[in-house]
Amino acid sequence: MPLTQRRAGILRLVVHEYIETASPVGSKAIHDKYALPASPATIRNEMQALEGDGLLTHPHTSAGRVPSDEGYRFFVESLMGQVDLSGEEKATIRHQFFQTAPELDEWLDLAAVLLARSLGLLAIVTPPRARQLRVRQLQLIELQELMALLIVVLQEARVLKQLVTLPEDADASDLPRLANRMNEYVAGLDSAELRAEATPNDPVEAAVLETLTRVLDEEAARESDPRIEGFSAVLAQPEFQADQSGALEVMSLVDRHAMERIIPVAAGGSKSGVRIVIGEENEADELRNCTVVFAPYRADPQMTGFMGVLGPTRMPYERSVASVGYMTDLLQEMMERVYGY
Amino acid sequence: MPLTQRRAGILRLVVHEYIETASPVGSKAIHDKYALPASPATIRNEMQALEGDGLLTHPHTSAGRVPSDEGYRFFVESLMGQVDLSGEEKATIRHQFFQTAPELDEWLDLAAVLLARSLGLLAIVTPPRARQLRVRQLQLIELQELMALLIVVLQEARVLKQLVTLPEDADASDLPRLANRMNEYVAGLDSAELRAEATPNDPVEAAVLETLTRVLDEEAARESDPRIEGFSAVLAQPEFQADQSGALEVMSLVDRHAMERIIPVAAGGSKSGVRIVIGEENEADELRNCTVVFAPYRADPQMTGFMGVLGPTRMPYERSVASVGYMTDLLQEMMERVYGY
DNA sequence: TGTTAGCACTCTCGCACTGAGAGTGCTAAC
DNA sequence: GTTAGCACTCTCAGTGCGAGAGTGCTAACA
Repeated sequence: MPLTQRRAGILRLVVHEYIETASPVGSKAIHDKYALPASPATIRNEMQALEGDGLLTHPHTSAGRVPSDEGYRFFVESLMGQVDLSGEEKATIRHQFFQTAPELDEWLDLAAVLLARSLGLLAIVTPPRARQLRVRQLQLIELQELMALLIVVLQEARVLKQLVTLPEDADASDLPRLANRMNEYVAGLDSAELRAEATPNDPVEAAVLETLTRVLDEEAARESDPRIEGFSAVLAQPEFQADQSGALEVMSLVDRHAMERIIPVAAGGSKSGVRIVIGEENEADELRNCTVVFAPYRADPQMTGFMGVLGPTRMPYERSVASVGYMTDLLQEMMERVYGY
Repeated sequence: MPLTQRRAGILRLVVHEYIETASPVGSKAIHDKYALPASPATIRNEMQALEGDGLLTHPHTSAGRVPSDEGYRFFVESLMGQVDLSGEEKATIRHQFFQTAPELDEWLDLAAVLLARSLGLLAIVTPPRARQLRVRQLQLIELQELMALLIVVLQEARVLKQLVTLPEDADASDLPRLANRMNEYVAGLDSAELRAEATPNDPVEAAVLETLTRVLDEEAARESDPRIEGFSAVLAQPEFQADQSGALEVMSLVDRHAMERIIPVAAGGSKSGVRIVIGEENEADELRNCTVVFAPYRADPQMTGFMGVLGPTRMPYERSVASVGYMTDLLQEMMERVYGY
């Protein structure tokens, strides 16, 4: 059954109050603080009903109420205002992005730091991953005898490098010409196409080609290396202060870089928009008392990365959603602007 | 005055025992466990003397003894055996290094992970920094109209990239030729020399040169981006479980990437070998209960990086020194082998 | 019928108290 | 110089208690 308006209003107040104070909220507290047109007793009755619906819980008989996972869920679905960052906040963030070197790596770091600092939560930013890495251009540089550095520029302007060991009879002075020759056919191809279509003329070219395809595959398969910020901030949250072993479980999950268990990419991973996973909804049991707010961002249609924040279920939902949302939009905009996707 | 042999032996046992059990060690415990040829009462007398020398302390009257900072210092200076990793351990570590792609970045990650896992401490690895970045070769790639990607290969085979905005009248098809022309004079120069000696022929070259010198300077000045592993392991240490706010201070110090306050590079920063900073000896007051064991490693005479571990003063000194020492040696060897420094 | 006041009841939290246990420090004998 | 004995000190875990907060119920009220 749908909640009456008053009941929903009380739920919202409880959520707000609990997020703010971190301690169970009682009927009197709400009545006094928000000057409701109803006595504590009435509020109590409503709370009891909300508890019956499973939206609130009782830590023990004579404590105030605390939102349950379902309560938070209802809050974010139906009660939460569509909050936006203030113009000033947005401007500050933009400004910082424009001050860094125009590099994806820098932006990812910055995004993680800003999210963590402004929300006091753990921030996670995973770099975008392309399914298909396509070569734009390559370059060969002699390092020492029989060893060259292969530099591969990808379509997305990312740069890979890898050492190539050359065959015994290689002529190092020929490397620039070889690079030119190869550039005539490698552009726009991915590793599978390179393997299928390229027919090397000599052993050196074969060695380079072999390294090239391998480095593309390795990069595509590489465990993406997430930015993580705000360890200490999230540890300072009262729930983690109280429940040390729980905090440890969470930290160790993050520390192991087990991102796939934290950010449920699979569940509708390509839909855009901010998503919220609350408490027990999390795949990882360690996160049973945590909420993850995250959103994908797209570098181009082929490449998706994620950014999000992790904290106790009692987290500032509105600000988190606003921040993560704005940050993904901004990052996408920056990438479009500079790389012209 | 120098300690008698028996007294020193007792100090060593106390340190060992305390490192192992994490609780104050009493005279009886030592006597029983190590079957000393002296009664508990005698050991008590010796301990009292050690306390008089400031090498042990008492948390309170009727508890066992705990080594003081000075006690640990004496231990590492005079009592600690010259421990080495076992052949097997070394082989395992080597093996893992040879399995990764031959890339400095990969090695740094791996070193941090291995240190953290094997010691259960927080591991910090800072990348090597060169005072002078010298260009080996550069490359220009057209990204879109009036925007090119400048790729700079440094002497150490590191690769930098930066976007260049070209002047209005630039002809993109001329970029490869420009790169060739510039490569004839840029090789081996650092940013200062480039500024002094280069005389650009046209606006495009001037723009590229300006970007080139800037990117070199920025990279040289860049806050080096340390690898940090083992947050959760160190939090699980009993001292950090007990003293939450202290743990938080430490974590937040590390989280802020305040490496210069953790690894006292200045204090004899270019001497090689493993160094140990115990408790109050630390520059940062937050680390008053922590010990840092670290060592520099050198990529070439110009470039030094650091790696180390951080934990409670009650840490496994012998294994830490052995691991950090071996890891720096190995990393240097790997770099020599592949980059031929 | 919904709202409110009143009141007994429950549960936590902080505090003081206590007894057991561990370990010391001192003294006197070896 | 070493050791046994013993009183003493301090922590730690457990217990009991009172205060306080907040509930749930009942009965009166609009």
